[in-house]
Amino acid sequence: MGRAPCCSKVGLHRGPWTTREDALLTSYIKNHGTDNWKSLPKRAGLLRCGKSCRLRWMNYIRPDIKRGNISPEEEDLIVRLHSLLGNRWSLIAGRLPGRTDNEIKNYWNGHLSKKLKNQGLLIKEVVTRRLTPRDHTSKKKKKNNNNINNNEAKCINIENVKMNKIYAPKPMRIYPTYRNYVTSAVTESNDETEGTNGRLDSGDESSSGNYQEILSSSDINAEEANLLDVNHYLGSDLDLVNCDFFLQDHEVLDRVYQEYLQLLNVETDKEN
DNA sequence: AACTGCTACAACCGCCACTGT
DNA sequence: CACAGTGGCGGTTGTAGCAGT
Repeated sequence: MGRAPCCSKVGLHRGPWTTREDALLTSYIKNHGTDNWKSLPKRAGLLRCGKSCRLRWMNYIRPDIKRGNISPEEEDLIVRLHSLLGNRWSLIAGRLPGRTDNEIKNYWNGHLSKKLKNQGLLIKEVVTRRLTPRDHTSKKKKKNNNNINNNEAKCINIENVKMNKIYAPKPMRIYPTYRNYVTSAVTESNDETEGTNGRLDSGDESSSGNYQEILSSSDINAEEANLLDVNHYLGSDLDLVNCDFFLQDHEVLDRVYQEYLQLLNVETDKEN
């Protein structure tokens, strides 16, 4: 791998993890938890950076991880969630117990996108937008054609987007005022919120009671409340203020909400 | 057997949001 | 308010392994 090591990673191990490293990491986390990734490798006796340890743990070592054999039901759910959320792999993974964002991302890029394209179901890759556009000019150009899907996607004219409408909410965080309503509601009813970055536990329906009470006692109007409800269940973090896509098109909102309800039904059926 | 092309996926990178000081 | 540290995310890359020639 020919990249220059970033920041202070000089002298650290890179590349594939050995079984010994896995064992060290597993042993340390079992005994001490994952409270500080930065200092973890040193304390665990690993010559790796914290990021690398975190990635290894989150994607491969964690005991609750399912690997491989993505079922047709899971595949269907991935496709549907992707049509709703775009390339927000962590959110999609959050709806698939035991699956990681990296696995779903790889599965999509290496398998599903091609399959859908062959079936004529995917015309345009969904490109999620960040709050502040990244500067891509410094990125290295790709050398080979392995990622032709991405390159093709960038070249596709918007006029070609006809066969399959893809609703791609902006990957934004909830506007602070609204987030306060939501997080307080979720926290009151369930201590197992995701806990980081103010994001919500996407799958928890038990909190909807308090959540609705807070909404009803607030000055949020029905339209915004409806949208918040979608955000709440999807675990999304749409920006209500800037999300023209929703607020300017009631039909789109209805469709997204209906699709969301269908997703819930799919999951309920699976649980039963 | 040697070479080439392709695929899958583990791992890395840079960026960004959040939090604490 | 500004800044630094940290965790998390999505995009990208390198390589092992396989199939075809």
